Amino acid sequence: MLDPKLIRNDLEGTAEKLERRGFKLDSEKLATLEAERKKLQVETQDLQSLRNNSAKSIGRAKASGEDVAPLLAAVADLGDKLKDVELRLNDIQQQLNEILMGVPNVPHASTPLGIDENDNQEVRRWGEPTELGFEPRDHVDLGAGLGQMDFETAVKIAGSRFTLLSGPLARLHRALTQFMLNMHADEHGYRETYVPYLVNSDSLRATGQLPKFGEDLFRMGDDGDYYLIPTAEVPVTNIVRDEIIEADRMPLKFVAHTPCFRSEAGSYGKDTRGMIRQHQFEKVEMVQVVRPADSYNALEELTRHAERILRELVLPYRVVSLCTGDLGFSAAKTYDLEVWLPGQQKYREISSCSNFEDFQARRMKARWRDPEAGKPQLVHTVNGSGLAVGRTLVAVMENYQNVDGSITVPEALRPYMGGLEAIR
RNA sequence: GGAGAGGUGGCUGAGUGGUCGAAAGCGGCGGUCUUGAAAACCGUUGAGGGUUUAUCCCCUCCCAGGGUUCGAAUCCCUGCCUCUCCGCCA
Repeated sequence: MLDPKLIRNDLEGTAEKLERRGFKLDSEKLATLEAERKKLQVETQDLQSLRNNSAKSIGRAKASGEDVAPLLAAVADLGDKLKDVELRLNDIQQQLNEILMGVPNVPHASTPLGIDENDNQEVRRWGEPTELGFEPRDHVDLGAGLGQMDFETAVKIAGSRFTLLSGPLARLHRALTQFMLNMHADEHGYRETYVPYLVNSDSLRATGQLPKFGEDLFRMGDDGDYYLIPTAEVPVTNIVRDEIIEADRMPLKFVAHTPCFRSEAGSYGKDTRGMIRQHQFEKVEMVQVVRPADSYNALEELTRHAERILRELVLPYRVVSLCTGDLGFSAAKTYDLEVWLPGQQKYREISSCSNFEDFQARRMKARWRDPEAGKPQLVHTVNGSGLAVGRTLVAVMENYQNVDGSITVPEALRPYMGGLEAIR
């Protein structure tokens, strides 16, 4: 959420910055509502003050045995007046809040200007696109050839956009998860966490999925206010919701492996082949809760942590800085990691690392005790995939394929595969 | 699922419808004493918001949302959560 103070003090400047990401802020409406809010709030508080004082005098008069009838008469209509103003104030505040909850984050100054993904900037590249020396097959053909990846049966069991893995390929999928978790927990200093896969709407509002993006989520039926998580970011970041963190505990670094569930409404016809875009996929997610001054360093660090996985697996990739127009709703700056897929002859997103600054923290009321400020201050949140497991499996399959259709197991994963050197 | 008890500041825990944002203790912070520390003693110590240059002042918050009342932490209703017993269960 935007700082409401920006609306009062720098409405035009904020509107201009939001325009960079293609968002039109209704400044006129906001200014009108804000003026009305101010007026009604002052009025409400005056009436409340009057009520408090009257009630106290009545109490005192009663205690000393005086006749309170005239005092009661004096405040006879106060209650109705107050209720009326309170209702109007409430209404205005709700309108303001509704608008604010729908406003995306302001892009950071270093986020490149642009309209869509074509304007994203390549920041660096690691490795060269894999040269196999034969016509590469994509993961779907490879998986089918091995008899270990079966979309038809997944359709029977659930529907489209699901995958069934079996045998060594299923184990490779698990090996990737363990490898990533161990790396971040043991070498990068993240605290491993196990979290709920169902969350309530408060949590989704806090990280920014609600109210705007409800159609991307799977919602549970009649049984309470539950949604399947679209990413571990939601349960993990919400650990600090409504908390005030002591300065010496900062930064907090969490890593979690969870399944993720996305309805993929609005992506009909996109990536329908294979396991690139699924309703259910596994992801290892890193989350950092940091001091505001440290958040951009934290973003660089966390991005490197995600890259480390690709390097250890020797998968060629590039890092892309998302432009203002391609930025996610809650992010101020985002690096995407794109891995080379020989089957598509393209770099494809495998991780997304973002700094949300205080956008999520404000919605979440996540604060820390800043010794400088003397008052609790909002934290910054930074997160990123480290990595999307399904897509990493695809990348391993396609980059490590052999001409006979077998797949060499990357060195780093062999300890997790019982020493297996190739999947055939 | 059934029956009962309960949700108060960082924690423990008082609170009769009327200066109660709330006693007391612990913890934290500052100080006195001390070479230093401990102990003891003294002081201080919740969050959010409005107005203001700032101080002051004012408002809201005792799980959440409604209600009763001139006045609610306290009374009533609904929801959520926790605990105990029984049942069921990986």
